[in-house]
Amino acid sequence: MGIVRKTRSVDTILELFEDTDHAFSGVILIERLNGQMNKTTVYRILDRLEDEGIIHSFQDQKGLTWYAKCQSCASGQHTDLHPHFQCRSCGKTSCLHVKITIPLIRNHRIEGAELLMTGLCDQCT
Amino acid sequence: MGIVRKTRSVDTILELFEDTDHAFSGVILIERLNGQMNKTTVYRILDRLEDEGIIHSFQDQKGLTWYAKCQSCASGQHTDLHPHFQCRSCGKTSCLHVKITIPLIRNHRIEGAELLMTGLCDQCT
DNA sequence: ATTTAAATTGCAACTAAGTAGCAATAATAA
DNA sequence: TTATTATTGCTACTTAGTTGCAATTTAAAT
Repeated sequence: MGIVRKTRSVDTILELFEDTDHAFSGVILIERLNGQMNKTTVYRILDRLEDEGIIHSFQDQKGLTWYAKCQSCASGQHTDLHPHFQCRSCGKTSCLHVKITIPLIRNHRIEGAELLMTGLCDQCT
Repeated sequence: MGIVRKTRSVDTILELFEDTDHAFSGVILIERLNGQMNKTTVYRILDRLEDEGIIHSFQDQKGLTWYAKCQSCASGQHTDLHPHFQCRSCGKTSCLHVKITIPLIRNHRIEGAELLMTGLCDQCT
């Protein structure tokens, strides 16, 4: 169970993520793939790709889910190692290629962390 | 416009946040205040308290909104200066009293940041 | 090739968090 | 006390995301 077959739909979605640190929200993808693919299919493919470590997801400040294929991450190692950025003006959201330091917290076993940075992108400043 | 009156409902909600860094999700609050207060009222009071800087909100990895009144934050200065923690086992969510370093990103004007750390709390390790 | 098994897709209906309109009520100001 | 303004409850709505199921496509096994 769980092998992602390279169907037409999967390829179409994967192409969007190729060679970019740009993130896409589920809503944006559904809109962009409207007519080509059902929204259920979009979410299911995203789930599968994430399960296999090909893409990763995170939440923005509105609670929307975003998906990206970080170029600097080794395959299957997308798990929360880098921060994300969202422009408050144009909404553009992407992976950032910087290392972040996660503080140690006593009496806590920290397993993951997700840092969302917000502000203005280069286009919007 | 915008002055939060200290009504019975507002007091009830504020009491939950007093003297604790514990966070509450909207869902949890609605459940806990069931019978005392309508869910619309809960959300509206939370909004108003946040507008006035008395509490602050953040999202978890499921996209749920959490609210807290961080004890170490000056009034009105709750904006994303500290990280939050969520236990994957018991769900307990709270503010962490540590400073985090937000990296500078060239060509970006960073205005805010939200760090959610996940793992196991002291009770669940 | 043909059959068989398993994964994928579309569709419609659903779930759940959060929001909006509006009338009724409660709180403050005049 | 009256007038004004904010708050609340209720119902209905919006929207992101999910589920069940039948139909279809893909790949594997004869």
